[in-house]
Amino acid sequence: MNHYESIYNRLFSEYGPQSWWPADSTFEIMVGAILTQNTAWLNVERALDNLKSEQLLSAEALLQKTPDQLAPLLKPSGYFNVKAQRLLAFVQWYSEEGEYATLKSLKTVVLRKKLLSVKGIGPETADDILLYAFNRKVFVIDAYTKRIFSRLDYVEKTTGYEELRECFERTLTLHSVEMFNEYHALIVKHGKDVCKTRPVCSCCCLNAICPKFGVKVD
DNA sequence: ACCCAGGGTCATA
DNA sequence: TATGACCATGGG
Repeated sequence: MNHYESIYNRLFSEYGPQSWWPADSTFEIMVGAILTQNTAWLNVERALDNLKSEQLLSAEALLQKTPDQLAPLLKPSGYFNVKAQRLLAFVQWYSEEGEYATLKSLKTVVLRKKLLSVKGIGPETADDILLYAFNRKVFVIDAYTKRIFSRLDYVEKTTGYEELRECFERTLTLHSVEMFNEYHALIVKHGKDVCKTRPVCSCCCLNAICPKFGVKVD
């Protein structure tokens, strides 16, 4: 058992299954992935509720709106002007590509490249969509993941997104897409659950000794 | 009052 | 390629 599997097992035994992504539809997953960029999930839920109450959780409905009409609804999720444009840019692309039915037949590498070509969709958002909306076996790297694995000295602090993603995917290659799904969700859960103390917490993802993992870092 | 959240783009060097 | 500025609300 390697470090990557070991951390997964500890997280899973600590928190159990997370059943991600929290949403009622695949389209809502994709919208949520954009809205949650550098934003607390609670605020994203408020924006999603606004969209739901206006019946706007479909490509067709969103395409009837302008950024100025959308922005007020996205207000609670922050960066509302930016996100209104990003959401519309994504939806226009999504619609042009034939939505889910057409996109699902593309190979993962091709679909990933297409997602990244949309303005406002970066590596993490693309991988959220690939893993949680299209059930592709890609590993999502977020700030928590980098923090935990660099502070445990499993990777260099300067390790970039793609490089770290390949570390996970190479190491966990025999595991399932369900495991990738669960793993990222558990990392986020751990971040929410433990890393609340300001300015720094005493768990493994920041410094000192983690009460959960019992591993000395830094 | 300060820090940060389930990031990404753009300008600058 | 690598930083820095910028986007902005709401909770701890």
